[in-house]
Amino acid sequence: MNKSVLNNYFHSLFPIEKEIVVQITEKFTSFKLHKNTVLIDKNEISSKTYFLEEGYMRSYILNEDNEEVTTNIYVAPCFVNDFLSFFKQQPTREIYQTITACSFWETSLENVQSNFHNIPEFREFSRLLFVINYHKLKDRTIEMASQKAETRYLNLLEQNPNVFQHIPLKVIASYLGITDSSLSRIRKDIGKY
Amino acid sequence: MNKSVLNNYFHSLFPIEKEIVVQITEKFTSFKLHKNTVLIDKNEISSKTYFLEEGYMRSYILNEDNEEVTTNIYVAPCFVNDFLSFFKQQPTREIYQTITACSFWETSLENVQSNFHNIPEFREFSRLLFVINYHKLKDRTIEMASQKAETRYLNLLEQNPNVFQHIPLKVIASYLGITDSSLSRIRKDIGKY
DNA sequence: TTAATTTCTTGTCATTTGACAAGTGATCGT
DNA sequence: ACGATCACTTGTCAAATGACAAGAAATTAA
Repeated sequence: MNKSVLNNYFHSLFPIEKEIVVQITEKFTSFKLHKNTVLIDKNEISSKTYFLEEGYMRSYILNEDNEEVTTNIYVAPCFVNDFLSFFKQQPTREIYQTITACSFWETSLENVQSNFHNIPEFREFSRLLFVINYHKLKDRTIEMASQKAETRYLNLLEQNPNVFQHIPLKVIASYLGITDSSLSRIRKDIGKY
Repeated sequence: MNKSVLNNYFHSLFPIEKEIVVQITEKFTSFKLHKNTVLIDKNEISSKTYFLEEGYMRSYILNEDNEEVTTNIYVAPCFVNDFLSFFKQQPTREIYQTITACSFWETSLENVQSNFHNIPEFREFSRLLFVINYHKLKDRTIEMASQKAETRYLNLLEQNPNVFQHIPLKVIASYLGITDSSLSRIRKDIGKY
């Protein structure tokens, strides 16, 4: 039950006193999942927020043709949260699934609400987390709209090379918005890694 | 100085008492801009949050080749905010510009902070606004990754037909991630509108 | 270990989209 | 009202990517 990774994550994002972080993370509990295991399933109403301490996971949706489209890739340490489902308490369209074995911390919506309204520093932290996530997503969208697949691949390779050692290429391909064959060809044309 | 549109916007998103909304919007002031006018410029640190009461605007970035890439389209009534610049107080990469004549309400970061920490309902509202914006952006990203340009065009046409009456097609094209000639061809192939 | 399954690569061909250039019509500023 | 600029369309051709299928390589399960 060593919460140092979790606690340090707060400090890394935001200047905040140790005692307050301890107070915030007090009610987090830990658990582990094997690889290829669903954390939040489609149509579920998410009632927990998760911190991924170790491992790799992804979220994806099923399109009209029932093909998997990877919507996000998660590399520890980071929070994993279906914002819409969690905060609006409505069913999610996405499936959140581990790719490698993962260890988590979780806490309930009630605890988040209590912290959000009672601890000013937690409010600031939550908002910052939103801002950062929004910004990452926006960067990805801009990339999708303005760069070709090869550039997107090279950017991911530069920013997150370790992803390629743990996540299947077909998952990465759908995250990049291309087919696995196209990704394979792009990799052939470049010198791979 | 009629704040009814602004006040109603709060009620439309969130069940909240009239008195509290009045308290929140008390320190908002109004102003107008002509068409094609910059609201927030690149490299600026945004110190205001804006509510677009009437009009159409967009945000865009300049890519490596100095081409404009439209990052968002704003249709009144809605909040307009560079989250990253406003909440982290750092320079923005984006340019926010009116497309038609626009009328706004604005308030300062100090007021937002004060409301955020003193009015629980405002906190909930702010978070909901984030959730909604995040969700919209995510939908757009998924669309970019998984659907072809024609489908994206048809979706926009269905969800926001009025956009096509006020916003130049070349702006819409770059928002959809295609060139203006491609959009023109897509429109020719379909029966337009 | 072996068989089954999944992942990755590659081939062929079609489709989508971009690059560039030209022309037309609309809009803007003076 | 004028010329200048801008927005949109269209043509031609090239490049990027997808669809489908087959096979190799890796992983998984019994």
